[in-house]
Amino acid sequence: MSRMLDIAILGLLMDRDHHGYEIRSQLRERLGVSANVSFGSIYPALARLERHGSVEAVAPTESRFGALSTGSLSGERASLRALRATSGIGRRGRKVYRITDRGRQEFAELLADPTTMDDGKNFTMRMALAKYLTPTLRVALLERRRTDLVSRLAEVRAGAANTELDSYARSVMEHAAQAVELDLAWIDSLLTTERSNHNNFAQDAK
Amino acid sequence: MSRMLDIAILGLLMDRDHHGYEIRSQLRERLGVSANVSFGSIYPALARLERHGSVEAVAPTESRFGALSTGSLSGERASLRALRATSGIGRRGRKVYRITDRGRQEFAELLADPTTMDDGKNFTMRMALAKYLTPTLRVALLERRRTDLVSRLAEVRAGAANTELDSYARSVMEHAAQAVELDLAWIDSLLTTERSNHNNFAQDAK
DNA sequence: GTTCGATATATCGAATTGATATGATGAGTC
DNA sequence: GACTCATCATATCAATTCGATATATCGAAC
Repeated sequence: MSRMLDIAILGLLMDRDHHGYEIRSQLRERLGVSANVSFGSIYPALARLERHGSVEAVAPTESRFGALSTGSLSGERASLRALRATSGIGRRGRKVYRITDRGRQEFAELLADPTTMDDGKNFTMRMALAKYLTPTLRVALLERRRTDLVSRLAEVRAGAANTELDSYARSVMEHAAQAVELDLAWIDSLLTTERSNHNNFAQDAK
Repeated sequence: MSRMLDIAILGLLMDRDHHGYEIRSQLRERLGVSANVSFGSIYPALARLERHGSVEAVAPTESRFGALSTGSLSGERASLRALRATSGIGRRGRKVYRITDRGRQEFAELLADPTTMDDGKNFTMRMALAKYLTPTLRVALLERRRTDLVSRLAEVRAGAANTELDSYARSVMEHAAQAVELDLAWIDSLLTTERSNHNNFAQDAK
């Protein structure tokens, strides 16, 4: 598989530690994913990454659950909680993960790998993590995306011009064309920025 | 599951017969799906629908493969082909499907069912098939989508204003905001059209 | 004539989904 | 203080979808 979720999780953990529930909201709020990624994807992915040694669970120090900070709980409840925390049976509460050195290395390789195809969602995730790419790889990523968008634009424009379609289907294709045009303008502005940065650097180096 | 692929396939077959390979391109060209749907989804979905009695395979009359139209083939090759066609072993070529009455009924129910959530891709498919919905259901679909987009817009605008994000992640969120704004404008124009049609109809009915 | 890209079905393991179960916490409210 | 209720949080399941791969035909180009 393309392992885009692995890249996204590792990318989020590059910044700071996270627990599973939080990763879902971060995907939306920081990586621009518009659909909710299922917990049925996230928890198995974290388990997979932990087995692989790319992430490790850390003690939930600032957890709201396992903290046992003040003596506000009854003795009975506290001991029950301690038992659960120790035994691991029925344990609930945050499980915070940290990226390992191995995870950091794996992240760099996965993010840079151009063979994992980039549909819209994947490209968005990658671009939101682009600060971890070299300028060259960033430009390559943008140009690959640009090529895809140009051919998709031709396709949706043909659809919008297809008189066999009813007005709803045609409206969908017209809107798709506008959306692709917006995407293309964005890519082009990013490419311009990359190239001007590159020129600045070249000038500085002189 | 949400069975969006089933809806899409049945919707395409409402218009005319299709074979599996063709359905993939039609999803892009007529229903506005921007990613290629895997054949590993399409062929099992067709088999499922056939088992369920919603579609049926028709003789590949105009197939390029099984046609046997002119005598341009050598006797040996023709007999080999006939053998394959009869035995079903190693048979290749188009397998064209037609929607059944049962399929038509199922399609109407699935398309109208509001419990199947509408992320971007699903909404696009449904909207491209909106001519099969009643005006009331069309407006309900558009309003549900509008609600989702409004809350998503707030989320991405917050992301774009988040100074903790690096310039790439922030650019992603800014572009996401623009994309949602474009989507919203589209939805609103469709709603306006629906309502003016409704008014026209009400006037006509007077 | 033979190589190559497009057409076409099929199948597999792995990943993802949507639903559901279970429980903790915090904020009201009576 | 006891009560509801929304939110937080992990976990698991069958069904679905993906990405890769295998196989084979056709048309065109060389």
